[in-house]
Amino acid sequence: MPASPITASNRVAVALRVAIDDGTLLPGEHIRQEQWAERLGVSRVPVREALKGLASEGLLDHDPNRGYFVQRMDRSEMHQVYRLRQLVEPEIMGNLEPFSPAEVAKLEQLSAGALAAFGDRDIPGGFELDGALHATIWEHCPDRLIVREAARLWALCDAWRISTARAYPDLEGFVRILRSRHRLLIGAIGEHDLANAQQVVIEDRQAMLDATAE
Amino acid sequence: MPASPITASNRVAVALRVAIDDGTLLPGEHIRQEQWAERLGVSRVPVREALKGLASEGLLDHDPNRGYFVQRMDRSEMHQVYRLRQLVEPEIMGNLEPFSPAEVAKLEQLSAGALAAFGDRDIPGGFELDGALHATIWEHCPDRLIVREAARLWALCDAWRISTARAYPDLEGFVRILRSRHRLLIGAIGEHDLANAQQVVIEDRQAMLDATAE
DNA sequence: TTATGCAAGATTGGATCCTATATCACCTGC
DNA sequence: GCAGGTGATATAGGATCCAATCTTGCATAA
Repeated sequence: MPASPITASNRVAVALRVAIDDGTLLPGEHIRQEQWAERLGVSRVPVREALKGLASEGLLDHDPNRGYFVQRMDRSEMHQVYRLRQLVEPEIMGNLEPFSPAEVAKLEQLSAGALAAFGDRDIPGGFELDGALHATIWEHCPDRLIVREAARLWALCDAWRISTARAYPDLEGFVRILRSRHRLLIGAIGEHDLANAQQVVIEDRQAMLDATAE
Repeated sequence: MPASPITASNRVAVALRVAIDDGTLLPGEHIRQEQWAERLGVSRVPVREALKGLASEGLLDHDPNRGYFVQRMDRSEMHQVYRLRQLVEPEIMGNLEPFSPAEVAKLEQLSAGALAAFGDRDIPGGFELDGALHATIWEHCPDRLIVREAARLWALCDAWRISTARAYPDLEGFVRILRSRHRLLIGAIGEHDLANAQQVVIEDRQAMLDATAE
């Protein structure tokens, strides 16, 4: 298995993603190329390539001759993203290949990890594991192109989810709800009851649609 | 109105899009950076930026240290794109602001242009105007983020549509059908009958889903 | 005091150059 | 004859340098 070579541009893109998600880079903020090049020990060229890529994914805005800015998402735009997710993600859940018991155990492990992280008030860590849980589920969908699309939409929500979760007064309540949702989802998947799994996802997305409604 | 400055990288991206759509660049083909830089009179840097952007949109594949390749879409992948379009485009049609008579006339003009182009066997020109027709309709949708998404999915189909249309034995039949579909769509839009317009789009997408079914 | 103009500095976009990797032809040995 | 190694060439990735644009701060004038 020839490990796919990691380019500098790639590392920069990952670093920028993390910075956007955890709030190091705030919405609307101007991204200084020189500064990030220096911080990551590369020249500005791979930084610019990474910026171009993230901009094409909708995570950044590009203003020629002025630079790249972290995409600023208002309530209406988040709502639009969740409308798209409500359309796309059920499509995935309806076409999953069966999970082996070992794979289901893996899902439970990711869920437990996410809940534990949230319990420790590690919000980015919690969402990362929650994301990994869903990504693992999606790996069982043969429609790779649709999954890629869903992953892109998911990424557009990450920074927003983390920043709003940080403001939750009642993180325990959130964890309690998340635990029960994970249970339902993983349970349905374990029995390969796709209609049910789909229903769980639809309800979860609907909750976010309500939360982002005007 | 300060005309937004056009960067070299942008011009390269446009040129590559055209080349992919009209078949100058074929699916799977390796894109030589030096060659395109020379052809467009720029250095390789803006070419690489353009390639990175198109790759993020799914139009190209990137293999580190080997280069960028035109995305090769098999039947199943085209089917997935049309499944996504079937989800997203009706969402747009259901939320259009009313069209003025002048705007409807503009749609009719674009439709006539597209049909004329197809009649002249100018396939890329026909699809370009057909795309412009839909883009103009979409401009009346306030959900800009969803529209951007739809446009991206549309672009993924262009090359495939042109290459298959070139192989049509009966282009007149295609034009006849397209004319009647445009009539229905523009008629519904003129009366602001969104449910009907939505239905037309759903049927059109369904036809493509059937055409790309295994 | 506030608006305007201008110059200096900061920052991006693009060109050129260098390095690392991959590709390909050839050669050797089995 | 063919598998595998080896060196030359082509091509991509990255660094450095230059040019164009934008931003900022101050001076001037209404």
